[in-house]
Amino acid sequence: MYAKVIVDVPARQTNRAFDYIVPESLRDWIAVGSRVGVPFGPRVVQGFVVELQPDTDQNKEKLKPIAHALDLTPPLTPELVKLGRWISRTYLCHEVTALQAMIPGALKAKYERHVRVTEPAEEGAVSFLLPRQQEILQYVKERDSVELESLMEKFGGDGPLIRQLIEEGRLSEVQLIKDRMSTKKALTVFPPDDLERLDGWIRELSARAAKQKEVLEHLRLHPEPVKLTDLLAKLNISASTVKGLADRGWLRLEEVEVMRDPYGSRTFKPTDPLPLTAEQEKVFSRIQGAVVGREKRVFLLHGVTGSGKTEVYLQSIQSCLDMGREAIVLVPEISLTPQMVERFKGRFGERVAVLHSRLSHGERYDEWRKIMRKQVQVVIGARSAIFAPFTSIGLIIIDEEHETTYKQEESPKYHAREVAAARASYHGAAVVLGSATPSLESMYRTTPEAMDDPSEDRAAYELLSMPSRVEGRPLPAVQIVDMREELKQGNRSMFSRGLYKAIEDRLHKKEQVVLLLNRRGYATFVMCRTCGYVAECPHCDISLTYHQSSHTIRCHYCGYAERELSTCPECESSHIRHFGTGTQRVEEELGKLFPGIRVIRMDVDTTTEKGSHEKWLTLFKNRQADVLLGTQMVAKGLDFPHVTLVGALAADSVLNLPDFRAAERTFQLLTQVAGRAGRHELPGEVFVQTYTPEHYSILTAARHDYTAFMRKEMMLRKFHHYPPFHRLILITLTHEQVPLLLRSGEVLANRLREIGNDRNRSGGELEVLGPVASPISRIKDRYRFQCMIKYRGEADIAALVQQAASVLDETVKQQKLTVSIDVDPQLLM
DNA sequence: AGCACGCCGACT
DNA sequence: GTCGGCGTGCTC
Repeated sequence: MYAKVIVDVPARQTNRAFDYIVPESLRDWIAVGSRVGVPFGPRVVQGFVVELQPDTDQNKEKLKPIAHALDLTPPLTPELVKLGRWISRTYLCHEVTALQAMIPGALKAKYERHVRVTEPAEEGAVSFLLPRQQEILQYVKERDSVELESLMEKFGGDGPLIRQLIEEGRLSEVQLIKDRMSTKKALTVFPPDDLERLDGWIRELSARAAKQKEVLEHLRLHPEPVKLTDLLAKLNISASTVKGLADRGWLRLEEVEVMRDPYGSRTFKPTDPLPLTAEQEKVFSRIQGAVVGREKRVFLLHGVTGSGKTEVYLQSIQSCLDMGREAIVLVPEISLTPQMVERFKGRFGERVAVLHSRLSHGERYDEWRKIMRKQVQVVIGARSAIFAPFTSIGLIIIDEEHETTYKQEESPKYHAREVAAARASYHGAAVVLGSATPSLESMYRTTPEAMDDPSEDRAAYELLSMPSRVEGRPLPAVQIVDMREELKQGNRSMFSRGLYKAIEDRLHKKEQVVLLLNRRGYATFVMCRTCGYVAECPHCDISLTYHQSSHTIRCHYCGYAERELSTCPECESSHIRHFGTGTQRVEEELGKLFPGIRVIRMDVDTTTEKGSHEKWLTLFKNRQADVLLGTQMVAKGLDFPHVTLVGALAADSVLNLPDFRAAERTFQLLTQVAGRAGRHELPGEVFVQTYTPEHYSILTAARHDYTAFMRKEMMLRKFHHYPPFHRLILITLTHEQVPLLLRSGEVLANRLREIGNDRNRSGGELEVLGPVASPISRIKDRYRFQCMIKYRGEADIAALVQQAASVLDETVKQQKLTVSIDVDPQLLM
């Protein structure tokens, strides 16, 4: 038997399967999807089996056998192996990178080189050993085998001596492939097999051994294995008590593998399905029909904020589970709040696994294994949960489908929405994309126009909508405030008069306020008023942001920080001022304007600590704060009954970004944040502060008019050849020197244009833009240039582009140029 | 990506 | 005359 193996060497030359012999001894342990250790050149590397075949077309002489199988059961299903290939072709990454992305980080190979003393010491080649070398041999011998690196460290500076020992054959090298993470074990107490004997022992125990007696009596009543820690807590005894019993052989203590359950300490109140509104019912029955009928269909569920999408998801999942099939739910990382988890765990209890980045490596691994072992049927998680190793998927839900977090920014640069469609098509599953503000890409695919569009070769979506909030609650009234007008009236504060009054009013009424400001830190930039100097990051072309709490100015791209400036480094003037407003500044200002106000600030600076996110939200939920102030993380999915006022302090901050999706983002952000107000009995009110009150994204968001926004935006996109009408590929080149970048960029663009001309002659449409400096023109001392490709026609452009990019191969190798290709980019930075 | 093989400068 | 610099090329 032969296996095709993708090796863990992410390079172009090794980006293909290599053939190996499957040794007879490993045949039962190796299947498609297995992780294996294979000899590759002079070393052993990890690899994934992607195919098994009885014969090979390779020269059998040169084939080597697979060295080891790394898992008892393959971590990848054949479907995922196939998906990996599709991802690598579609998003242009090495196949192994795609496969690696599908398994938990805990299984990423860690290569260790160990040495052990060769036995028996070869007598022939005896040379005299230095005392130091004898010491080294002794050290290794005592430990059986020692990691080479730690040996080098221990005998610092004696590297050559160690090398000599290896060369002389006194030490032999062993290569190990280890997992990053091991399983967690817990001491577990087992009662004796013959329970009857317990009674005898209980009588036998002296009166002084009250605690031991208690343990035995407990086991008599509950004769099942119990975790030692649990037993100790329950009976309030010490470990030595149990140890004593174990020593006498009256019970067994063993290490048993346990699952880390991040939610283990919490109990979830079971909930029942809620009655559906007529709108919900209609949508639900359509989804249910598709799930039951095993239609592989993609639904776009457009439901306004507060229309009860989650309940529809829950009931759809229930019908999927009733079919004996599995469900995946994706939510943006930041809306994977305890509230959200609670709703799913409350409905499906133990059948749910939760995957998100805040879990530790080990916790993540354990949740993943629950899926592998079919202990759960529902997974809720962020983007990468789309790779949950289920084998019978019936439904995939992507909530807030317009969110950019579904596009991975690192390789593999996949979009979870497209991966979902690919998996659903394999399983005959339904996909539900839910949003109050669907992306234009998704909306387009519901239109008749898309169905006639030859370049839209992907499946059409079916539109479902829920235009009203549950219980007929109105959407909140939105007031647009022209901040230019405020300035004219002499109001130089960051709060318009209207918003100020409204906050005052809510404080008085003991209602709550959500404030959105899409910028963290204190001030957006630091400038000298005398000479105009602006503090910039020395490594990135971006201005530094003042952080008051730490008295530093920081780069939000590379993390560079320096002490705040008291004088200008250029002209030594002391007229250094902070301009623009960040969340820290707003927090301070609120304290000044409303003495005694309780503000919670949520941004990456206050939520990095594990559990802090949850902590702030709980505080706010318990009404221990009046204002929740934050960046976009306060805009998503939160549901607090006492929030009746929402303020977007600088609605145009996103609008002014150099990105063709800026208007769409603005509309989405405003709609989302406005949706936080008045979700329960109390009506809501929203203030949107802007310097461009006439912009259509702001006007339509204020009217809650998605359709109007979408029509206008579609028109513009069509006119400017942007998605969804054209598709994009972004190629970013980085290097330390601009001239080399410019030259390389030109070479690439010319090559691309040649390809474009060929295509355009044969009826396609392909434009090449650039090279131009990227919007962020330098990061970490590397300059960045980009070329953009806009195209229509069949989607197989990616391979052509990759081919074109190979004109830069020489420069990449010799000059350390980097080339990164992003298919369907979401951010153009 | 590693790692070995292979052809030209500063040392015993 | 050798040790070693890292350029080129391969890994089933």
